[in-house]
Amino acid sequence: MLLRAAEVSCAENGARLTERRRQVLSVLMQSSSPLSAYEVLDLCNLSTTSAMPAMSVYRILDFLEQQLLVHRLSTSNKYVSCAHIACDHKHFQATHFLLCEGCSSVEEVDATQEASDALEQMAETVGFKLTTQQFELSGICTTCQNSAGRGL
Amino acid sequence: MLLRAAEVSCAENGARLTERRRQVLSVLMQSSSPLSAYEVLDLCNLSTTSAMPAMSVYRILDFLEQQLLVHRLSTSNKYVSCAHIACDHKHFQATHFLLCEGCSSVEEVDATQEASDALEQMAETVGFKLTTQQFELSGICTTCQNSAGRGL
DNA sequence: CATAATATGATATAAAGTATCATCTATGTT
DNA sequence: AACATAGATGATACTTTATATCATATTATG
Ligand SMILES: [Zn+2]
Ligand SMILES: [Zn+2]
Ligand SMILES: [Zn+2]
Ligand SMILES: [Zn+2]
Repeated sequence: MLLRAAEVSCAENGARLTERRRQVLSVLMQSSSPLSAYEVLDLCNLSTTSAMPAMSVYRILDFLEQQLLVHRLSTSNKYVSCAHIACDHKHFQATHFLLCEGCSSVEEVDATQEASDALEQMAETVGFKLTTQQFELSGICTTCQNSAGRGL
Repeated sequence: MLLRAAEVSCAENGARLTERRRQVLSVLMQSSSPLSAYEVLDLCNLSTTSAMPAMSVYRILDFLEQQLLVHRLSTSNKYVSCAHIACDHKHFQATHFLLCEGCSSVEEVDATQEASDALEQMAETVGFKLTTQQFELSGICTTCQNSAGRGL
């Protein structure tokens, strides 16, 4: 199970996946689209009796982000669970996110060498040396392309 | 003068560059780094006697953005004046922004064909069809690279 | 158990952004 | 000039988002 894998992943870093953290991560994993901190909060408070304060959500999201269990989308200030919690995938190279304008779904993809090179090159021409790159690209996913094509 | 060019540019779209709008644009043009809406507000209210309400700043920033006189950086929720107000440059292709982590300066550059192609290709492999692309790339500008190298 | 380190709760406050309606100003018409 | 209209700004209130701070609880460790 995904949560179990996340727990192991945390343990490897000497961190704990507590109940609250598990709850937040779970909410994100069950969402098909990115969620804001307050959206996460509301969803958490649907399921539990003891209401979680906003402060906790922010803290926990920071924690989960550090553990690479969730990613933060800076263009929208929202969070998504990592697509590679269960698998052995590591975030070696840059990670990009494809955001569907139709259904708000997100796809996490690794940067291709070509894309990284081309961007590095582009920056180079004005003397910039790139450090981090994480792109959030807007577009239309396969599903939405098909539905649109059939007039749905 | 830049403001004059901006005025002409507005007029071509049947819009007016009013005093308030000129004030906001002027603040952004004088800044070497991107400014948040409230930073713009504060700077505006330094120079004038009649305080501008926050609402106006948001409205005016929206207006200036539509006129392509300023650009909004979605990763930081800040604004920069367009680098091409005076020249005849048009925003034909995608525009990217290089953000220096050292001095917070911004460089507005046109997308290269190679970069656009590589990203499009990358998205293609998972069935995504990209729509807009405006990237905000972090890095180190020439000036900061040099100062760092000399231990300054 | 005692202690320290982590994690969470609770409360208050700050910052950012929006809604709404009133007022003013430019522009064009009679 | 008087009027009507659209566009722009002022003013106020409010919502949403995010942070600061200190108290309490939980967990690990000797
Ligand atoms: Zn990931
Ligand atoms: Zn879709
Ligand atoms: Zn521009
Ligand atoms: Zn620099």
